[in-house]
Amino acid sequence: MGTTNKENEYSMLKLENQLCFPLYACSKEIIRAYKPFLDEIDLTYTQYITMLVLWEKKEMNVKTLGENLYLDSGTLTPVLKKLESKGLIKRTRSKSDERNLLVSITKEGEALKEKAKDVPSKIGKCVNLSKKEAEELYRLLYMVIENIR
Amino acid sequence: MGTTNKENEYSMLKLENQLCFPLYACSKEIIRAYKPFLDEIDLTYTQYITMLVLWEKKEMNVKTLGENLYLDSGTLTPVLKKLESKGLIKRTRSKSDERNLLVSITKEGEALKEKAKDVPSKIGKCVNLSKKEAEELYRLLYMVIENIR
DNA sequence: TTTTAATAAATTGTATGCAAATAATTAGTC
DNA sequence: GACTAATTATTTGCATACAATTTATTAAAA
Repeated sequence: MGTTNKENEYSMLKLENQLCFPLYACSKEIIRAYKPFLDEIDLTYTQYITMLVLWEKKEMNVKTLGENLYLDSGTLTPVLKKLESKGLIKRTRSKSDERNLLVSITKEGEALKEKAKDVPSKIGKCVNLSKKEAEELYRLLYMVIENIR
Repeated sequence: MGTTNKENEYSMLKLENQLCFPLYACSKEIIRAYKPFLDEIDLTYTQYITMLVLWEKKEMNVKTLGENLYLDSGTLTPVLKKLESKGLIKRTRSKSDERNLLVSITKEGEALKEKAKDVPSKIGKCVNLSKKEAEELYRLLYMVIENIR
């Protein structure tokens, strides 16, 4: 009752008791799981999620892209230069506002979509959650993201 | 029925439909949430989770530490050198097997535990999940980690 | 309109994170 | 015991990530 001991006082300071750790570990493990599939289409994980957005939206400035991916221009600039050097995207300054860099997908970039088509289902097999579990996980993750921000 | 369209064929290739992305984003956001609290005790996130293990286990070789943290020696070596330069840990080769580097906590490292004591509850407030939700998230994350490995 | 403030990318500096190669040590095999 | 595995860290190279600064451009204010 009125007694506290070191066990209780510090028990939260255990790796296993911190939600952050499985989140961090799980994120890294799932990115590692993507690697063999992404190697086949010569994309890194960051390049892949960038292409995911562009396959859907076709054109976007760096700022909006960063808001979609939760990445800043310091991270995106080198990624986008790399994707451009591979011929998958084009980088052009906006005519109406030269501060904006417009990132748009090329024909080669569009073509890659076909090769990337099966990646999600392959990963789904690795993750191996039921539809219900996946939805619950998805819901909880976005809840945490919302709460933190 | 017999008709397929591009919408369905590629619908999984949307950022919002991939479980990996909220995982990746949530992990980064939660690490970002730690930053102000960890700044107060002058630790980076990686240094912090390393200290978590050492506060509990006192001494450990690099390999075992890496298994606990899901990190390899290429990542850990510079982190451990940094922690040693701060006086929080000691690095010594094992007498019985010189291949092993024993990482052990110092008095200063022990003392830091007191200052780190309240970090988990502060983060808990930011994450703001119910006990039930946190347990469910925890369970699902470890399930994914198990399934992937 | 000149000045100031705000915005968008790029750059710089620091810290990860991982694969692959290397070095040092120990264990196993002949 | 000499030779070959295997094991453990370290190093190297590449790719993020992010804070802070800088540069270029546009918007707003005086």
